[in-house]
Amino acid sequence: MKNFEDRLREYQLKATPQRIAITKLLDEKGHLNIDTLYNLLKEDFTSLSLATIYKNINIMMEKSFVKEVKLPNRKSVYELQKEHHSHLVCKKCNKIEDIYIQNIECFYDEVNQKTDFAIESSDITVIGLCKQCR
Amino acid sequence: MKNFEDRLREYQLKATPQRIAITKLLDEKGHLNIDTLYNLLKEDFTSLSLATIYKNINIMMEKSFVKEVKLPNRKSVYELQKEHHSHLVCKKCNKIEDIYIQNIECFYDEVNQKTDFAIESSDITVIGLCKQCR
DNA sequence: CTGACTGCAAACGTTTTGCACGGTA
DNA sequence: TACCGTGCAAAACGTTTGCAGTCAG
Repeated sequence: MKNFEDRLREYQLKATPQRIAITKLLDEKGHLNIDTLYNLLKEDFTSLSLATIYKNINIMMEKSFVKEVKLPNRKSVYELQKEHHSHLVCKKCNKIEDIYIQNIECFYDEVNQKTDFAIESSDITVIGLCKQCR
Repeated sequence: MKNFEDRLREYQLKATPQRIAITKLLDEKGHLNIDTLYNLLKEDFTSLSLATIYKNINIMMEKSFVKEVKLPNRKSVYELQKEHHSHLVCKKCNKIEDIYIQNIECFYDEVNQKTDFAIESSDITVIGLCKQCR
């Protein structure tokens, strides 16, 4: 991956220190909710405003630089836009892993067979226990 | 399905007129958000309070009588608990259809093959265009 | 240099809470 | 009858907005 400044600019986003830091954190941690993002950034930007986080996450979503992930029984988390993938969520430790599934066709086939729905994309979350917690 | 009163009582929920009406609406319409539920119920219960809707939906979720469905770019909707299923969401008309997929194994197999994750359940939303809108 | 971004405070919409009253079991 | 549910109003919460000062390009 390019450096974060350039990556932001590619998406028509000015590379401010706050945005670079948000990008860096999302890249490192993978998935973060608003509060966690704010608290982590607060360490480096003592006068950071929550409004800045909201404004940035919103514009980053508009530009498809960041994506919201809605999960059952949990606040939304945000991730950097990347290749289409699904999520494994551990019930115990709350960790979220990405997984790139090749073989979605098999269940798309079933949808096509049963309905007249024109599939555009899918959003898959798998709940369970991760390697460490199982 | 049993009548709604009995169904509520089976889930340790007192069968008040408001709860029966919520149940009836969810059964008829399938998926409703809080506001729609409130506006529809308001027709029959002129003095209905929004707080009552919230309190009831919350307790119904605690008792697993109702389930929240989180969808991309949209307010949460609620549905009566039923057999595990997935959702087809039409981008154009916003309709939500249930679909019972048999063949999830094929992609569970892939998850098992790639990770050490112990799958418990999955949450699948398919976005696209419905029969009428395609 | 200009338009966009930031931080602050206020506003806003949504959800929850406390309380007095009424209804279910 | 006792307890739980309802409706109302107020409170709490999360998110957005407007504005003045600052910064990236």
